[in-house]
Amino acid sequence: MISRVPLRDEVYRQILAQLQRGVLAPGARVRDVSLAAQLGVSRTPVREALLRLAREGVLETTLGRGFRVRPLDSAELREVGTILGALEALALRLSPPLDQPRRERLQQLDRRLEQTRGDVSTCLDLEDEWHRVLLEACPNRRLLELIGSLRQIPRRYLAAYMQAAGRLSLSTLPHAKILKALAEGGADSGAAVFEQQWQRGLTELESWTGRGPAVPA
Amino acid sequence: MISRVPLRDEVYRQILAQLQRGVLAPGARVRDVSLAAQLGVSRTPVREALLRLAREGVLETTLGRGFRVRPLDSAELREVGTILGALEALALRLSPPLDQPRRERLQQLDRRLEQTRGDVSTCLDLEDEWHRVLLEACPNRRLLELIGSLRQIPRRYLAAYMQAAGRLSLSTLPHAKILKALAEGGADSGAAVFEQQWQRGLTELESWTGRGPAVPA
DNA sequence: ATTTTGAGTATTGTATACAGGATATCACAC
DNA sequence: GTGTGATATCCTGTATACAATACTCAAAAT
Repeated sequence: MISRVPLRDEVYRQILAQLQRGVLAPGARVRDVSLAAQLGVSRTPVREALLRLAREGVLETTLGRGFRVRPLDSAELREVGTILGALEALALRLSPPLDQPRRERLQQLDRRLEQTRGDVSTCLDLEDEWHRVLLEACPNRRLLELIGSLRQIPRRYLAAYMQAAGRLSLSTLPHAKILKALAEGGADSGAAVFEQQWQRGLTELESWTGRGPAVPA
Repeated sequence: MISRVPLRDEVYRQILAQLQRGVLAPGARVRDVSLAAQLGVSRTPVREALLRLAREGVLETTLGRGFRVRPLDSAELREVGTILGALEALALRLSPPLDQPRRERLQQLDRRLEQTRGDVSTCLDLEDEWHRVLLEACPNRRLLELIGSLRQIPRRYLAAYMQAAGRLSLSTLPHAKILKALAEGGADSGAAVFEQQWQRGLTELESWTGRGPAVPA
């Protein structure tokens, strides 16, 4: 099966990777022409990718002033985090019970997460993967897609937090709590704990950023 | 204050209006060049608007084959409806108590809804507006935005349902139930009833479409 | 010294051009 | 009549071009 993919999608992935690696820092201006040159394509697919990222909330755009990486703003994090907490809890409630193979994959991911030190990007990839595996059996594809696109937002905040606060790894404790609740209380109980862990995480990040923008302009 | 708006946004609104009026029927192919001619702009902003609609799920796109209006598929309706039920319930829980002026605006909308007969588009506009007013006090702007973009999906199904099944108006009974629960039981109770009404509505539409695609290809 | 202003440059938003692939048409074979 | 293949047209995806707006920075004015 040969796969062809629109250039705009490939460009989207590349830009997203740069954002996640921090090459494009919050607040930085994003010029389509330089990205196009760097990626060796024309401005058109680049702009299509940028418009998509803007709609997803990672970039912001002002008419005539192009794109910039949206500055971190703890209010935004709380807004998106609240939404994600509800949606991921919903996905969990809609999922069939966690079977043994998937449980083992989750535990395997947690082990790798515990061994990773100092590599922010890898940590976040593992964290994303953990969530993906936990929810992948949910039959509501549309919901999973929505969750996937929203998760980009907290990811940026976590990255900034880990780098700035010198945290070298992510705790796997929330994961364990969720799995425990799932095993003992079923989907509803797991979903409740899931949402609760989201709130806890939000509070932790907010206590770090304090009030106002996490990264001053 | 003179307001300038990107062409792509204006084009987006125009195309959406055509979709809502049924000028662009489900399954129909959408050619950017003819839309561009019709609107008197170039293909570029039209394509930007179409890509956005595709990401929002109203259109679908295959590489090299352009855009088409996504055929109605009752599975999609259930997926999006479940998400919207959860999100609108969440928005309600996050909102301050409904004050009297807003309650009156809602009742006013319901009266207009009851008087409207046979004009599907007006009915749906009023229904959208009712939801918007109910939730507008929710402080989570991001959530409201997401709800707004998702609501386009069920709107298409409602339109098809009303036209095909010869329903001339929408019932305001669900609205009344929600307001009653809100008044008597507070936000949580209202949210629960909200979600329940969503499920009821989904079931009603599904019993009409039966299994499988609502509109055969 | 600070603010204003204006020419020049850079960059955006939109329009147009181009190339390759997809669809349609029609002739011909079976 | 149905199926197959060549060819011609159309359309999409991408690249490039253009015009208008926003930024830069230095010189003038307050």
